[in-house]
Amino acid sequence: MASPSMKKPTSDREAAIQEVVRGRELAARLHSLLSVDPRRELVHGLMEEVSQSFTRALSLLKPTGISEAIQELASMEEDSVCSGNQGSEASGEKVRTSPHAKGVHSRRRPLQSWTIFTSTPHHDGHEWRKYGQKKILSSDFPRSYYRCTHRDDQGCPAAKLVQQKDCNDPPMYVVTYIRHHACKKGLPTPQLPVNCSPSEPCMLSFGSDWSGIKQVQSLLSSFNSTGEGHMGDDVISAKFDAISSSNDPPSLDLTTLESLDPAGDDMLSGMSFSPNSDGFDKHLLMDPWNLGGLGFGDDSWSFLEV
DNA sequence: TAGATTTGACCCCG
DNA sequence: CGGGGTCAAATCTA
Repeated sequence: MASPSMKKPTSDREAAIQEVVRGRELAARLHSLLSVDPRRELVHGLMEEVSQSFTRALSLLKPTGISEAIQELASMEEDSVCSGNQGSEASGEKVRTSPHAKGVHSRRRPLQSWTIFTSTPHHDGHEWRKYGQKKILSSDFPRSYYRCTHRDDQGCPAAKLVQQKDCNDPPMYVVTYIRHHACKKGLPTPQLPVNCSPSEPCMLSFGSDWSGIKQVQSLLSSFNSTGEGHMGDDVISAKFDAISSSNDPPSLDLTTLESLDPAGDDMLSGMSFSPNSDGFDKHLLMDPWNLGGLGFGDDSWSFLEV
């Protein structure tokens, strides 16, 4: 990750982390509030607090500390994981025999994948069919394997992996999407996690081939050129397909981001991009408060996980 | 009864 | 050699 020389003073970093943690707690409260009472005036104060909290955190961490903070947050979340909660696989295992060799196909995650951190891993506009669950050594929670319901009838190759990361209310999940949908049914999938929550920032993580970053870059460019406030699924897919062949790490044009923000500087204050050579910094931190004008939905996309 | 989920077995890859 | 990803029979559910 970031080198030691990039670190900010510990006090600043701790303060920033506390702010982010507080922001997340407020966001969780807001989320539960919104689920029972959608009146805006009721939650407006909370929303403002969340926004300010994250903005303060980002300003403390910029320009080099965001990745470190996220990593630290992740480790804090690991620490807060409830002990003894092992999901459903810990008890009563049945013995069954299988006469044939199985699990022969693609064994390792393909490059065309991206990861999100969300409290609602099951509602992304597509129909999924669970085909497996595994206890993962490095996690206290089992990992669930899903593929598109239309895999058989339409040959849709899309799949996703869902893994719970904590016991919070609501619990957060790491969702890794693999490959694009080829099916026609259902709502547009978040080929990019464009459905950021208005109450939480979202962080995107991508495969090692930079294709995900290219998606974002291209996506933002398309916004910039069209001036439209809504991203169509076909636009996203087309853009991705057009750029996915290149292997060159892209650069994120911050002037593009800036021009996207009708309010001026808030967008840049809410976004950070760290194209370092190591994997951890290949992600994009977005503040949905400031991205809301771009037509992001109101799902519960949240922090990135690597 | 059809479709979805559960779960142990299997096997490739690092 | 072990972990992770997948398969498919058994089971569940609407």
